[in-house]
Amino acid sequence: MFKELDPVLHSQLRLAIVSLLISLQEAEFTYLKEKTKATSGNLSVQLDKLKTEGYIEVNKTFRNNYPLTVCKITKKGIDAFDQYVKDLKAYINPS
Amino acid sequence: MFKELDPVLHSQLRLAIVSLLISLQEAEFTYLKEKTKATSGNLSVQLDKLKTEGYIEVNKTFRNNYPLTVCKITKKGIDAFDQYVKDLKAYINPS
DNA sequence: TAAACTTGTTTATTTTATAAACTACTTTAT
DNA sequence: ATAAAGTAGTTTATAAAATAAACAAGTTTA
Repeated sequence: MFKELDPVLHSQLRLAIVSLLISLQEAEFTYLKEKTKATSGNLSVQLDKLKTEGYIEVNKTFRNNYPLTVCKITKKGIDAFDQYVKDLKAYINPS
Repeated sequence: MFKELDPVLHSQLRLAIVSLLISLQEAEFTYLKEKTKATSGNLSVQLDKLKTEGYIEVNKTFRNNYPLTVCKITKKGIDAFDQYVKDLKAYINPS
C-alpha cells in the first residue's frame, strides 16, 4: 500500500532542487539558493548528496573571476523524481 | 515559489497515518501498524506527535482485556493534510 | 592596503526518525 | 499454580538528517 519514499528526495530542500532542475535542465548555485531560500551551507551539503547519489552533475568553473557552480539533472535524477511523485500519490490519494 | 512544507506531515510515517485516517475517519493502533509496516515504538511516537499537534485524537480503552488505542482524524488534521498536498504540488509541478 | 563582498565548504549543533529495551498485563501450556 | 509465550503498547537510546555557525580563498572597492 505505502511504498517506501525515496529518502534522497523526501527532503524539502533536495526535492525543491530537483524540481527546479527538472524544468530548467541546469542552474547555478546562487540561483538555486535564491529560489529555494536555503542557506549556502545547507545548499552545499544537499547538492553534494544529490551528486553522490548520481541525481545531478555538478560543474565548477569560474566566471568573472568568481567561482561558478552549475548543476544539471541526470537521467537517474529524472527517473527518481518520477518514481517519487508516483509513490507519493499513494499517500495523497490512498486507494 | 516553494512554500514551507508542514514538517509535521513531511514524515513518511505520519503522512501515511494521516492519509489512512483521512479515508477511514478512525483506526486502531494495530491496524495502523499493519498497514504502515511501522514498528510499535515508531508508531507510538508519531501518533503522540500527531496528537500533540492536534491533528488526531487518541482514545484509549480496553477490549477483551487488552488495551485498545483508537485514533481519529480531527478537522485540523484534515486541513493540514489538504494544505500539505497543495504545497507539494508546487514542488512536483513547478510553475 | 584594509574593509567589505562573493561564492562557496567544513564543522558543530540541533532536530528528527528509528530501533532496542522495557512495562504491564493476558493467555496458554505444564 | 506457575512458567513461558503473546498482546499492546511506552520509554529510552542510537543513528541519521537538517540547519546554522564558522571558516576558506579569493575579489572588489574605498
